[in-house]
Amino acid sequence: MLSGMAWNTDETKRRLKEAAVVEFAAHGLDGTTMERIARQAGINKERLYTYFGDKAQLFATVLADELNKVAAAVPLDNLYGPEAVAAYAAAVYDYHAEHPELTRLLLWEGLHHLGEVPDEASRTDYYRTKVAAFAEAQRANLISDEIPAADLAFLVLALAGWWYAVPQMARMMHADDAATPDTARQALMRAATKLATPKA
Amino acid sequence: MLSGMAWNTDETKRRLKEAAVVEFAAHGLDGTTMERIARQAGINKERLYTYFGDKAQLFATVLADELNKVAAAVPLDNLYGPEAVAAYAAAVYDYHAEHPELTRLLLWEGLHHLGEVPDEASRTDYYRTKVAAFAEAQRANLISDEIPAADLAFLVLALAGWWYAVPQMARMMHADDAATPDTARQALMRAATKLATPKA
DNA sequence: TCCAACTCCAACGATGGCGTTGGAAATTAC
DNA sequence: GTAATTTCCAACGCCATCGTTGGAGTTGGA
Repeated sequence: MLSGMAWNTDETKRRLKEAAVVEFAAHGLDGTTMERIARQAGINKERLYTYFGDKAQLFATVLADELNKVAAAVPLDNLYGPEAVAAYAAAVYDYHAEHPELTRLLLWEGLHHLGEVPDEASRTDYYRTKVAAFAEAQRANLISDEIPAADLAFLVLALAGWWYAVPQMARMMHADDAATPDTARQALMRAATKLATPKA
Repeated sequence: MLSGMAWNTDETKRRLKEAAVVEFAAHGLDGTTMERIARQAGINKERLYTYFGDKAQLFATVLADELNKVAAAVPLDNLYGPEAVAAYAAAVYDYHAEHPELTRLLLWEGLHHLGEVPDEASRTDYYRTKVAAFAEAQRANLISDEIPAADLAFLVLALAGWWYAVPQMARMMHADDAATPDTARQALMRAATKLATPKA
């Protein structure tokens, strides 16, 4: 900080977390160094420890923040039909396109924690509301009930998330033909629609 | 080695690679130590460097090996219809269930290499044969052509792979209800069938 | 003006892991 | 039997990173 400036704890924390998201998403828990996070934020490393605890705790904090953001940004109101499912899938896809950190953080986490995960209870609640929305739409005969609601919701997220999970595979499978994010998005929406459409 | 035993280079290499698969799959490139691989194999660390180069090269070697195995174990002959697509998805799912290392290695790799990937050319070939099989079935009107072949093949793999990519999500979404690998498999097959079934 | 509390940071100790080396044990060639 | 070659390993140098500490700068209240 420059001399003469007032302390600004919140801003310091925000800058540290911002830098932490970038570093953790890029390099994972093990590949990230506390020193790099601090340097990128222009703050001393020691602040990380006093504010957030050790590296694992910082990772958990950062991921929880990002999950809250996506929960707020991509609501799932009412699934009036297969098109709404497709729209939801596309919204998830778009959010990840604009915030590629989230998927990567989730994947790093999934690879690390074989058993329980931090904040498991509240996160379970969150996912269950999504599942409940699918179940409701199934009961109302608005979407197909061939696949159990939990599985259907999960697989819709799979369609949206797989592009970011294994980008190397996406690239190689679409080798020569024009593979823009836009055609991917279209394919995703068609697929989601098909999954949710009741059998004729 | 015990005294009196003959040298057995190939066996040494095999044991090292076997241990490397386990360690890399569990902890990733950064989380794995060469010393632990060697200890688990009961071989000296130095052998890793003379046989396989540095840690990154060892990782690439090990992943290439596993990809060859899955390519041999899960063929994709002819997609005579939507049921064949479902069967293929299930075969991929089953293979991963028995060899959970492969998905994890792929995910670690995807997170590390943002650009090119080792062995990119031959792997592209491999994926393209899969895509070609889907394209062929589409031309013969055996499966739906609403979704481009490359995307369809990719999304079928998404359905099969997502369970292993984000197991924490799978667990949380299926919180109370009985979520056995078997019900997941059924949901997966139904979903794959729906994706591949032509519009009525 | 002085003091207590808070915010910050440069520097440090300790540890752990990468990749190497010098040499011992086993094998092969002659 | 001996020299050359190959397989193996214990021990090492080196460097990066974790998490801490002692102290300096800043603020607000009495």
